[in-house]
Amino acid sequence: MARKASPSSAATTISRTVQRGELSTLFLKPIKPSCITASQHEKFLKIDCKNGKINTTDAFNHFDHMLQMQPALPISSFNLLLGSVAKNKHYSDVISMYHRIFEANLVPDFITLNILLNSCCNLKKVGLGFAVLGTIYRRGYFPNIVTFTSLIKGMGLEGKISDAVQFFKKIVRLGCQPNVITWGTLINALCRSGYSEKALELHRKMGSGDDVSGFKFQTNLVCYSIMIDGLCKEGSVDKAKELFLEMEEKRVSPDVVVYSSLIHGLCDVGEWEEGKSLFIKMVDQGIRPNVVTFNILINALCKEGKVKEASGFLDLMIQRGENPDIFSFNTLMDGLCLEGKVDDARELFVSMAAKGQECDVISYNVLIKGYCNCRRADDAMRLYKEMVRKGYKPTIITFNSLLTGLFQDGKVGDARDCFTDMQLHGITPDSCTYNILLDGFCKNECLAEAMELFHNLEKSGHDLDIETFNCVLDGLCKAGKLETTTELFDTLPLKGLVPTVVTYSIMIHGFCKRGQLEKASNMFLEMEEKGCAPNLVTFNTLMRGFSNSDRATEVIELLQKMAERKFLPDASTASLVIDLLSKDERYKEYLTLIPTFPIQT
DNA sequence: ATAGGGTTAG
Repeated sequence: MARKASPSSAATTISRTVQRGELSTLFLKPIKPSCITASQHEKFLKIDCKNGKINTTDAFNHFDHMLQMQPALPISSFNLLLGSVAKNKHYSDVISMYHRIFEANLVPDFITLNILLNSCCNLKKVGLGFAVLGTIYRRGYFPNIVTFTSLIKGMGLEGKISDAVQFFKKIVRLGCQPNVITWGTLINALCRSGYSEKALELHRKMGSGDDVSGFKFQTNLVCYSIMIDGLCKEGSVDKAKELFLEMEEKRVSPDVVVYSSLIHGLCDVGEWEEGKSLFIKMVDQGIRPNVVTFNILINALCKEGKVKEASGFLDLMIQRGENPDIFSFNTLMDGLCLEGKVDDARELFVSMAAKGQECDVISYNVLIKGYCNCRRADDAMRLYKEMVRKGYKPTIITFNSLLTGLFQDGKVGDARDCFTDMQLHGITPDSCTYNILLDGFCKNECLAEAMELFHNLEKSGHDLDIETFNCVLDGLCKAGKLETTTELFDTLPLKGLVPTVVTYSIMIHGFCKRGQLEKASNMFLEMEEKGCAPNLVTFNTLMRGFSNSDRATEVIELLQKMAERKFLPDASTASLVIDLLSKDERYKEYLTLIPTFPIQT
């Protein structure tokens, strides 16, 4: 990458750029394709591509030049480059490079096509993947197990699980033997779609020689790690632990990935102590925790509200020679934001650059949400403008956070602008966005605007979920339009929607507000009949309704019911009881009837 | 030269 020295005036620019981690961009941009020598290509392909990390600008510069070279380079050189771009997960770049190879009249070979097919599948475009399979046959090639494994992965990513399983069974008839990687891909597809138990079942069958037996491979470490992770993510940590023991029996030694997955699973179900002892066990067994392991621990601590301990782990990892990465910083920043220390988070954000760590969209999203939660929507907007100025592409999460924050601060006009801006950025609103808008309009005295949006959504055939209806029902209730609310509520079954505890609580609140306590009570009974369990909010709402009408008997009855169901009263329950008692001397006689929480068992 | 596993944001 040697280049003639820039004029000295550029020195400060360079040092600033170095700080921002953009050194490679600075040096690469001025290089015209014609400046790249054959030996530079050779080095790039044989060393940089093989080692993995290459940057996109770099790759495209070489690619552009390689296309123009005369005599043409062999296709295998392009395969090296494309393979490396694919390894860096820049799958759409692979596809556009393929098209340009094609246009340049170079002939892709079987490997090129396999890389292309794999990229299509990773982009969740299995249809395109099959089109490439067609090309493979047309060109007289035969797909191999790599081809088929990629297709299975694609089907898994698209959520087409039964297709993936069916396809796996067909591979033999198509002239290929699945191997352990194909098997791993299949069970990973199952696990990622919430069928970890099914994956486990297949695993057992394979061990006992049933219908999936007869393969010439054995489950290995990676397959175990896939299942352990999948089971953990479904909350079946006990089954994951069984598999972990099974590995020991089968003499498959767990590695850092298996340990990290299990530690993650334990932390997620609150078994923090067990997670910690597993961490100690892995260190004892000489398995080095890596950056991912530390990130999992840091995240667990942050979510527990122990940010101080979490940053302790950050220091520990640095001490052990593991470099914190973008995950570590983003996680810690989020932890700080959860504690309301958004200024500290911002400070950490600023310090990242000095530590040579470039931030990403998620860093911005974390901070923007942090500001919004502190009701500092202005600061959030400032940060948003900064990210756009610096060339980071905001995501739907950015906009959903901003919208939430703006509405919370009552800045309806800014929220409208933000929504427009979102569409200008080419981002399609999702159901979350619509719920934020509906809720935001309702809570800021713009019911008409909310209803207009709602009706437009219905007309344009959007699949509205129960949460959307909850926003609208709540808005209508709070605006006193109880009749419209009831009518809308009654249409839910026709739309195939099942009211949730939130829906019922909204309705109960609406009836209580109007003093229609019998209707509120009936709604309470109805939800119980339909198998929807009331929660603390439901109880508080209904009790508040009765209390406002001085109907202490019903309040006490509900308190008893709450106690029977082992609900612990919260501040709202307590203030309700106090209000009731302070209203009238008569109510004091009820005092003995009020259950003492928590009820002894 | 191409295929499988663990971490962050609503």
